[in-house]
Amino acid sequence: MENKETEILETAERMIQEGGYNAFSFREIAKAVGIKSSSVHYHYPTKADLGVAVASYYTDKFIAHLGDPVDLMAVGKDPIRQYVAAFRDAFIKDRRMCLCGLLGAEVKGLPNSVAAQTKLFFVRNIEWLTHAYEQQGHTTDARDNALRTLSILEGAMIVSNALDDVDVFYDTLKHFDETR
Amino acid sequence: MENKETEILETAERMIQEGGYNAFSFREIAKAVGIKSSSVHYHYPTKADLGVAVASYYTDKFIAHLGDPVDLMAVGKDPIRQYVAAFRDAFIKDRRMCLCGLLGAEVKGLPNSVAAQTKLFFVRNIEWLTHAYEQQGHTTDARDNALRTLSILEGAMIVSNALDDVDVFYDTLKHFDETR
DNA sequence: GTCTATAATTTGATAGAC
DNA sequence: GTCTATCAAATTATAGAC
Repeated sequence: MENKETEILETAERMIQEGGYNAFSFREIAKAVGIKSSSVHYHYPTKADLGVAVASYYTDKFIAHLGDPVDLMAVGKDPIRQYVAAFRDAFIKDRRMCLCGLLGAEVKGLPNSVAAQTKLFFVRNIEWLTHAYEQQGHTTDARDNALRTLSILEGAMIVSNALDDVDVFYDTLKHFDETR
Repeated sequence: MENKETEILETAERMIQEGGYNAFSFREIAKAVGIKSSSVHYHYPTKADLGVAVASYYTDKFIAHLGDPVDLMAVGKDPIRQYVAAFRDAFIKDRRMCLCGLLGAEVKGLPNSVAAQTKLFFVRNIEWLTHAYEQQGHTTDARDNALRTLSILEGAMIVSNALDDVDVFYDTLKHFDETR
């Protein structure tokens, strides 16, 4: 991995994806990346600082990976299918939940700064999806479609995760793409 | 409230709904119900025991409140709309998340017994919804519709909760009922 | 940047009196 | 059933040496 800071972020990311904000500690992260907890504090002074950094890191990475919906259409790709594929690949291949889905569920128990950063993930994703639906000709119902697509994805990951059955994810999302 | 055991369950329920499994402690619950933490341990020896009890309590309460879909249809009610209303009322009126939605998201970080009980919530809800869709004439796609309805509800609560905007919940679910 | 050492607090849990 | 008292472990965080 590139550097210690990124290693810390990605370790914390995985831990949050498995058990939420309270499922990572400075000591556990330190052990995983091979340093001491005080050194983790050097990079991220408080737990809230690290939480904000992880949420921001995850959001930027996710949006960047999607690309621009206009560009996708220009090369003949359906941006909504690409969007569904982004969550599907992370969930099916790596069994990764949406980091901000977990944080968003427990937002009332989070430090304000982490809650605000979590909110930003959803604002940016709804913008992206709304733009994509607009590009596909939806004028009045673009945002409602965006909300539904985002919600069904977040929900499908939770239900499939709880049942420990990835087929549930496929079955829930199959109306987006009948081929598998 | 009826008795101490129920008070403990409902206190833990609220705490989990706000921040997940790691967001409640025996001491906090004890303080809330006016006893000492050792007395909470008397009722529920371990944290996993209490977690299982809360998940079971919540699931039974939720399913019982729904009633039987066949009975609902018999009195002219749409069981799917009733199902949506059950989550909507808890979320809008009391700002309550689905307890098992939170637990389901962090299932990898839960004790096995709590994870198993969480899974049961989803099994029973999918059964209920599938049965309801079958009653409405869906033969081959009843289960897929059940999964989609459950997922969109769980997802809509998370997105709306993260954005701290209940209108998002209404907008996401409005295709189930145009009137508000 | 990383370390040792440590502080202050919280946590899940138990023993035993009443 | 509830209490006091206590424990061992884990947590977030800081001070200061290298």
